[in-house]
Formats: sequence, structure tokens, C-alpha cells
Amino acid sequence: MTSLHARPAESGSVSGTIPERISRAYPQFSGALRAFADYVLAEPVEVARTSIHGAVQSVGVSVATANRFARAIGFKGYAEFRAELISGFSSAFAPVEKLKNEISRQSTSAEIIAASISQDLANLEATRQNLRAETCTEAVDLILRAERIYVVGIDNSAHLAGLLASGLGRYRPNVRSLSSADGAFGASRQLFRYGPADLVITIAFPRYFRDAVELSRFVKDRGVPLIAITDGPASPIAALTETVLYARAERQLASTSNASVLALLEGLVGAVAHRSPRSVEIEQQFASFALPWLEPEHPGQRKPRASKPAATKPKSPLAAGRRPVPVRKLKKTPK
Amino acid sequence: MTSLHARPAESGSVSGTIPERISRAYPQFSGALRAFADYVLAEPVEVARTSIHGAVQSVGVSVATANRFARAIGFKGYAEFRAELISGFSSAFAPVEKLKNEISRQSTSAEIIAASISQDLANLEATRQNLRAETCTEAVDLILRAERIYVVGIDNSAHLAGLLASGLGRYRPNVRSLSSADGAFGASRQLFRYGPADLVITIAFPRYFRDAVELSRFVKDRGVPLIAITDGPASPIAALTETVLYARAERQLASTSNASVLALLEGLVGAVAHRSPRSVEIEQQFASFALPWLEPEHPGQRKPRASKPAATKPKSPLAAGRRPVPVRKLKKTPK
DNA sequence: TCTCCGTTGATACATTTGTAACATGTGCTA
DNA sequence: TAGCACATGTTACAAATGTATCAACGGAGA
Repeated sequence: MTSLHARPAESGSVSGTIPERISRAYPQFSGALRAFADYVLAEPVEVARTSIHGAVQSVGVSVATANRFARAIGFKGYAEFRAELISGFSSAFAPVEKLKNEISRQSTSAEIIAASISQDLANLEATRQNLRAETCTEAVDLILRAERIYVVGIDNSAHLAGLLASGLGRYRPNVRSLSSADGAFGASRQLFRYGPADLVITIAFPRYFRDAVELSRFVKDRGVPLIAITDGPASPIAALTETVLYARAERQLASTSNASVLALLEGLVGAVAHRSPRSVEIEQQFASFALPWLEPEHPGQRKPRASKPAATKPKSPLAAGRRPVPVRKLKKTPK
Repeated sequence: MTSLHARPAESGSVSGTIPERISRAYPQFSGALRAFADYVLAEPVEVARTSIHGAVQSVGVSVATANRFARAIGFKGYAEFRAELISGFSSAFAPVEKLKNEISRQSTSAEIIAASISQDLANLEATRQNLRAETCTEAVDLILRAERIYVVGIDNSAHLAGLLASGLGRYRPNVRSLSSADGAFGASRQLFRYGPADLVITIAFPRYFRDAVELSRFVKDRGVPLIAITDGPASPIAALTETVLYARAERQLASTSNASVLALLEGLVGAVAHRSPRSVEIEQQFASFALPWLEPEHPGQRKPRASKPAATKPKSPLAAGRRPVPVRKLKKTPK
């Protein structure tokens, strides 16, 4: 990508993703080269994880062929090809890296927002990959079993705590979060009464607030189950409990990104809903209960926005043709 | 890919995904090992694509440390670790796309959370692509110009409104949001006093609450500038103002996804910060002001033994003095 | 202060991985 | 059949990558 210096520019295929490059060069290929190219397309991970020798062995061609292949699609050598192949797995990464360094000069607002969102893409990607199956199950179990649930979050995390609490509150009774009115002291007054049948969920991201850590340690010491939601094993609350969910929340423009954390929390709520016996019913009941407060849905469907034709804007693909679905059915019963 | 799972754990940490292994071994780690582990978690792609030498260079530890790290989490050597790391990328990719549509059967909690996050990835992608440069600039202008700012959000969006308000509050005076204590009536009491010099930001996603729509219409009619944050041109509040920011927030498991909306909001705050003259200063002042409430650097972590306190690379001036991955400086001896 | 111990990095060495020169083989044309 | 062009494989060598040993450093305890 960057340092293709002094190459004899024989073919035009010097950029693009690996599959693109391959299909561009494919017509000229023959025999062994095609075989290898096919294999790369079919089993990119296998190719990525082994060396040139390993790869050719699976295909039955020679190392020379593999090497020629890498050059034929525009790389300096096999090593460069492989490195690029690996990067390709993480789609979100490439653009972010660029943007990261480009901010801070004169950038338009749209660019900054885009960069910020890009970084969240990378965060989400990482968060998803770092999920641990066991821990997720355990967390959901704990939530379903708990008599009372208290969500602790300070400062930034307070809002997240509120969102989590209100999400869980749809399926579980007695969920509350540390509100700014309580403060840590008020929280401790509440938590003093919590026991092994209850549950505390602490959300803490850098910069870690001491109150959050101490409240968590306090309840944990008293035998209250604890779920920690934080950014990595190095976090002070990760050490307090077995049940830790990690979200990556890095941010160029501020200390942490709440968006990726929220994505994790919403996923968690989804998982709880999925295992709650009456979740569908509950949603539907609420939907009809809330009806009077809702803006009347355009009756029937798709009435063209008559009077005020906002005709200035082209219809964004965002809303292209689909009405938001009020309630999604989750047919599922607990095991 | 995930097939290492099944086998019985014979000697401690010999199974599981890389992040699992890391978090299991993490408590015993210290100093350099932690630094390297953090880097692996933070930049897995970078680690995967370069050799052991390249990886350690980015962290600032020695190759020996990286090698020890690989063994410590149960691999025979660094090469094996790297191969496994690479495989890990794919496992997350293929299945998730499927899951999106296949939920509702027996899915594990981790699968559901992963699917949920995947959907948010798609949402973010769409949101980023649909940004309109003009609108973004205009929104930021409005925010910077406004004397007072009121953020309106009901139900779900209330928490988002709170987050936006507290984000903007760092750079602008007189920002408040509709708190649950106020209710719509309380809000109207406030907004009654707002005029053309002020600004209202309304966040509304399906299901659209009538209160949000009416409050917005009310203020707009009185000449108060309005920024709408919603899901598409079909939204009832999109029609009320020119300045509409769209976030895609579709969700399989619930009516809307707040995460992608939040990503947009955080981007917006970032853009405001970027154009605020004293944003860096403000962040730093706050950082030192808040110090007493923060957890001191973690107990087990990073002893100041090297007495080279993390010679961090210079970062964007906007980044408030935080290092996601500490780059440790090696003392280079000339050969 | 000294000694012990754990942690870490430097470096020489072993191994793996990639490259390029050369060899083989096949099919075509004269 | 010789001669050539092209595709492919073999293999020696070069470069890179990974490993093991050992020394330096700093802290804890005598």
C-alpha cells in the first residue's frame, strides 16, 4: 500500500483488497497460479495463518508459484501479501487508522463525526471479538436469578447505568440504578441491605472513579454477586469478580466512548429478553399501554408526506422503504 | 476455529480464545507482560500482521517478553500464538451474519450479544455513510452560537439526551436536558422562555413519542432553532427543521438501538469540542479537578520501577492525556 | 549494606520462511 | 527432431523470525 517503491510497473493491479486484486489478475493466470488463487479465496484464514510452505502444501503447488502469485497481484513479495491478507480480516481498521492521524488539523465537522463513528466501529468489532461465551451465559444467569438488581455507574457511566437499568427493568422486577440524587453515599445505604440473592452490576471505564470501585468491593465482600462491565483485565474492577464483560471504548476525542459500551449493554438486555419467559407478551402489553403517548403511526402504510413536502432532501437510504417495526417477536421459551 | 474448546483443560490455561486466555492469566502478569497483553487486546490486527519483532517494537518491551507472554497463556511458542490469533479473526466473521437472521432458536447468550453488536456495526456503518457535511456543520454552528441549549428526549431517548447534554455541557454553558422529574409539562414551562438565540435539540426514534414531537413543533413555531436527531426523513420530527441528523438504529431484538445514536451524538460532541477554542484546557482542568475522586493507578499494575513514566507518543491535542496503549521506551544501546 | 529473588532486556544462536537461480517438462513450430 | 517459449518445480541460499541463555536491575528482607 504505502511503500511500493521502484517497482517495474508491469501490471495495473497495485491496489484494492485481495479478492479485487485476484479477480483483476485472474484472467492471465493459468494452471498452478489459478489453483493457488482459488485456494486463497476459499480459505483465506488458512493461508493467513501458515507460512508460504504450509499454504502451498495444501494446494499442491510449489513455493515458487505462491511467490509468483503474490507478485502477480501486485505485492513486493509473499510476506507483504500475507500481511495485507491479515489486515483484511478486520474491515473496520484500515480507515480508522488513517483518520486517527488526520484529525486535529482543519477538519470539517462531518469528518470529525465520521472519524468518531469509525472509531466506534473498530471498538464494536473488538468488543464483539472479545466476548467470552461462558461469562455471557453466567451474566445472564445471574441477572435472571437475582431478586434485586442494582446498577452502579458514576459520571459518564451513570447514564449508561440508567439505560441498562431501564432495559433490564422491562424483564426483571426491582432493578434500579445509582441516580445522581443518591450519590455514592445513598447507594451504600441501599446496598447495605443487599445479599447473596441479589446482584450488583458495576460499569466502570477510564477514568475509573473510586466510588465505583469501592462500592463494588464493598458489596462483593459481603457476598453479593457482582457483574463488572469494564474495558479490560487491567481495570481495577476486573479483579473483583469472575464475571467481567469487556467492552472496548477507546476514543481519540475524549476519554472513553460510550457507544460501544452501550452496544454491549443492549446486547446483554437482548440476551436477557431472549431467556425471559414472557418477554414477548411484556413487550406487547407495554406497546398497547403506551399507545396514547405515541405519535399516531401513519395509518395504513406509506402515505406520502403530503403537506410539507421536504422535497429538498433526497430520500435517504436509511429509511428506504421500511417502516420501523414497533415490536419484534421473539418466539422463544427458556430451556 | 473454535474447536479448541472441547478438549479438557489439561494444564491450566490451554484452551479458549486469546482474550479468554489473557484474562485468565492476567492477574499473575506484571509489568512488561501486562503491557504486551494490553497491546494484544487493543490492537490484535497489528500483532497478527507483524512478527514478534514488530509487535514488541510497538509496545516497547523485549522479544523475550513477547515470547514469555505466548507461553504464559498456554502456547508452545510465539508462532503458535500468532497463528491462533489469526484464526480468531475469522471465527467472529462468518457465523455472526447468519445469526442475525437465525436468532430465536436456541442461541447462547454470547451469540445473541454478538449478533446484537453485529447489527450495531451495520447501523454505524450506515449512519456514517449518510452524514451530510452541510448539516453537520450547521448543527455544530448552531450549538456554538446558542445561548442556552435544551435537549429533548423521552423514554429511551431521555438517557441519550442526558448523555448529549452532559457531553455538550463540557464546552457550552447552560445546557440542560429534559429530566424525568420535569416531564413534558415541566419542559414546556422551561421552553416557553426560549427564543431565537437559544437552541433545542430533539432526539426521537421509533416509537416516536408525541410529547417529543409536540414540544419540538411548539418551540420551532416560536422561532427557536431546532436540531432533530432521528432515524430518517419519514420521522415526524424530520419535517420540522432543516437541521436533521440521521442515525440508523435498527434492531432485531428491540424497537431501536441506542448505541448507534449514541455514536452519532458522541461524534457531534467531538466536533463541538474540536471547534471550541479552549477544549483542551477545559479537559485538563477538569482532569486535575476530578483527581481526588479517581482510583489511583491500579494496585497490581505497572509499578514505577522503570522510572520511565510512560514516554507516550504525542497524541492529538484533543485527546485528553490518556494513553490507551502505553508505549514503553527502551533504552537503546548503540551497537 | 549485602544477598536473594523475580523481572526484564540484550544477544547469540537455531529455526523457519521467503527468494531466486536453475532444472525439468510440455507443447508448439520449423 | 531440434529449437524455442512457457509453465512449473527443486533447491541452495538469504533474510526473517523465534528461542534460550545470561547479565543487569531494582526491591525485599536479613
